[in-house]
Amino acid sequence: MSVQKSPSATKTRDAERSRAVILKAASEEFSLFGLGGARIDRIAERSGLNKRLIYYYFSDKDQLFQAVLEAAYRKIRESERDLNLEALKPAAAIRKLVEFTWNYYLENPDFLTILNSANLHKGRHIQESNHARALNSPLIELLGEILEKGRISGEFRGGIDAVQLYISIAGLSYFYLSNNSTLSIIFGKGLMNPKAKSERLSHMCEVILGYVLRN
Amino acid sequence: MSVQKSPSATKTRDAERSRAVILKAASEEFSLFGLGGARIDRIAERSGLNKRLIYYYFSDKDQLFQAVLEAAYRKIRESERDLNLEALKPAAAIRKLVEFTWNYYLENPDFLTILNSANLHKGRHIQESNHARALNSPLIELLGEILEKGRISGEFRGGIDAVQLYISIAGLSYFYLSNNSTLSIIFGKGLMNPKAKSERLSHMCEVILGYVLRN
Amino acid sequence: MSVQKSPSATKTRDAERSRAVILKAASEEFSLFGLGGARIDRIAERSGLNKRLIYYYFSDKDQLFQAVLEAAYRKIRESERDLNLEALKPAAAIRKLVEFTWNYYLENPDFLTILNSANLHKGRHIQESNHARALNSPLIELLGEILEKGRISGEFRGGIDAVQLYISIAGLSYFYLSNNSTLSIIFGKGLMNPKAKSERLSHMCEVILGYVLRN
Amino acid sequence: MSVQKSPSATKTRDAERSRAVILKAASEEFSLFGLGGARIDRIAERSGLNKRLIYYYFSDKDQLFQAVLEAAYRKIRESERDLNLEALKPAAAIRKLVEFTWNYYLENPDFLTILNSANLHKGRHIQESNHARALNSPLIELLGEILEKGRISGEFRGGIDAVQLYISIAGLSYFYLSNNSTLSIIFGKGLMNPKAKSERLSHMCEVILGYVLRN
DNA sequence: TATGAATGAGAATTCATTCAT
DNA sequence: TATGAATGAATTCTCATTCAT
Repeated sequence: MSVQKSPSATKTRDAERSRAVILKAASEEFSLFGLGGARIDRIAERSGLNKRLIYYYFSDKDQLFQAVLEAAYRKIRESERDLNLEALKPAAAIRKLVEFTWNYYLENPDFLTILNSANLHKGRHIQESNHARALNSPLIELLGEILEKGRISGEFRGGIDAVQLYISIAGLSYFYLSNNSTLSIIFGKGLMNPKAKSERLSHMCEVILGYVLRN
Repeated sequence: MSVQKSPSATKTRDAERSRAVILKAASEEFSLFGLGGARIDRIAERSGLNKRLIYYYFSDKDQLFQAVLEAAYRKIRESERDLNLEALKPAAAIRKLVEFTWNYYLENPDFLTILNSANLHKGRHIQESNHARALNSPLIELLGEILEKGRISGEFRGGIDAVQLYISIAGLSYFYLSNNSTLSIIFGKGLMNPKAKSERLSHMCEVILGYVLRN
Repeated sequence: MSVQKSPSATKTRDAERSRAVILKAASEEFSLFGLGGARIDRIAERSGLNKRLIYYYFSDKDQLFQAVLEAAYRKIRESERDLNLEALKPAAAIRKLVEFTWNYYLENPDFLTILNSANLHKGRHIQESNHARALNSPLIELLGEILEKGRISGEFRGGIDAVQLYISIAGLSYFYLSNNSTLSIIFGKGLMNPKAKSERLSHMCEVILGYVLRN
Repeated sequence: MSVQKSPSATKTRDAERSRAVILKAASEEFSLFGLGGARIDRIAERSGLNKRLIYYYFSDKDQLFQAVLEAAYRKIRESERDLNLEALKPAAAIRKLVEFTWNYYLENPDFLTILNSANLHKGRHIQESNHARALNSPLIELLGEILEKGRISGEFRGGIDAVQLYISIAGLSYFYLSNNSTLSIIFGKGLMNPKAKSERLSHMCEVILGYVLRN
């Protein structure tokens, strides 16, 4: 067993690393400037690789954006899968989902801006994706089960739609974080300092639990 | 002798009309393509005016965007001012605010995308605005009073922060509408058909009222 | 004799003042940026008058430049006429001419850059001027007489051409002043401080007098 | 197997050739129209290369001008270095310097107009040059030695400053050539025909030698 | 005489993309 | 797989000039 990899293996691994490096650089760039404002030249610089290579791997700017978008979805879906909400009691599960959403957005700010760009373009990039199904959250079904379990136990009110709730949980975090710079200016106070963030999380938990809990 | 307009008034009115026409065209363009994707040429076409005139009145693309942003804020603030929430009972006032927010976003989709662009650029354009104060919502103070009135009457729970609630109400509509194209694809169902919209509005009212009402 | 001017007189005088103001502003602008770099807008600003008025009086940029050029020549020719060299002894007259040239260029730096621009354009503006004859220096003839007087008296060497000498006297000052910014950098010392200027003037007098004087 | 060029050498040489071709075209354009009047489009045409390439190599118009200016200085300095004045007797050396200056300006008319443009912009481009030191003439020191040698031998007068003399020699040629189009018009005679040029050179030699020689 | 509004032609610069190796 | 050179089509912005009053 030699430590020396076969040439082809090396090549392959380099290729994969290059792809990954480009994808990361592109994610940052798209996140900072949007699809229209992103520059292939800067992505090349950021990645330390040649601009031509970006075209070699991703064909053009739109397909690069699509790849970035898919990777972003894949990543959050993986995190969601790791949540293990099924092990928790209904109320605890809901709370954990709110906290997770908030923390994930906080730790992955690129995700928000990339979603924004994707929406600015009417979801064209998702639609053209071959992996579109994979983008659906594994949580929707699970959330439905949790709501049902809570309803049966009498804790939760009935008639709650899982998709609506999922969107609401996301929206409460999303709007605050995605728009924090203008909101901070308009309200004249920093929305991103630790105290403000902790208050926001408490508020959101109260809103969501205040809604799902029977009283 | 017509009542029409004095020559000087005409002149002034023409300039103002040109400014307004450009602003409207720019708002559409920025809304459709974002700041980075918007094209001055297209704004000129859209407005039916000479490209040069855009620079004559707005100096450059960024200042044009700033003007569009200011106008967008001014418009929603005016609508908010016309709401007359103070005349309503607390719960009705809250419900009306939720409905207003939803409807305003629905009827002014430009507002959402322009806000997104402003945030992509870290609020730079708002910060540089001379009218930044005017952007603050007149509703925040009023909302505080409504919450207090509801608390005293025993209807509402205590300890609700007006800014947090305002952001939450906005966020519930905003996320749904701003991201509707990707959400529709991911969830595999149209979020913008009449039934879906009416369901969303009901859900949001339940969430917010479920939260503020004592039980 | 009323202090009140007739309306037409007022108008005329205002018109003349406007023309003069524009001419001065244009002279500064052309001097600072050259013909190609000068901006009609800035000339309007500088003059405090409307841009349209510039066209009203001067038709276009080139004719404005021509007017500036003519005015510049007219001015130096007037100063030359005031010199009264004929009253001096030959050597003193030559020295005074050197000093006058130096001081005029020093006090009218616009003159140099405007001449440069005129030459960049191959003298086209002078050629098209109706007052081209007026541009010829009244000194050339006088300088010839001075040289002749000096030669006869034995002071001066013979065979000196007045035009050549005139050009040489101008050139010694012109090059130093017109190129002072690059020369200062290249030689690493300020050419425009009082000591440097006084040294230059001495040197030039020595060169010219060293040449014309028999020994 | 040809001695020709290795692939890498070819590449490099192409890039260098492109740079050189652009530089030459730019020099002509700047010379003809000044910095403000020069057009990047025309430089591209002149060079037969793509306009984009100009930006690829030189970033912008100002840096292109700076490169042209540096090249112009480098070229004249090289010619000066080849003069070998140190081999001549003092008076012959001075005469040769006058002749060289005259001929160099005659054969490189671009040099004069480019210097003019550089000065119009207050030497900004030289100041920002990294090679500013290299622009200093190697002749200044040598000229000082020549003057000293002549003084010791009794041929030359004492107290002559090398920088002043260098500037004077340059100025005598520069003014005549740089301003020849307006001077020709004003004096009503061609300054650039062979006879006029030969007379000018004689005159300048007489002026300079008449000054440096003891009598 | 004076001026604010408007414009077409152009100018610098940018950008995604391809070539050649 | 990797890269420096090259390009055509935009894109923002500028400028001299004219219109209308």
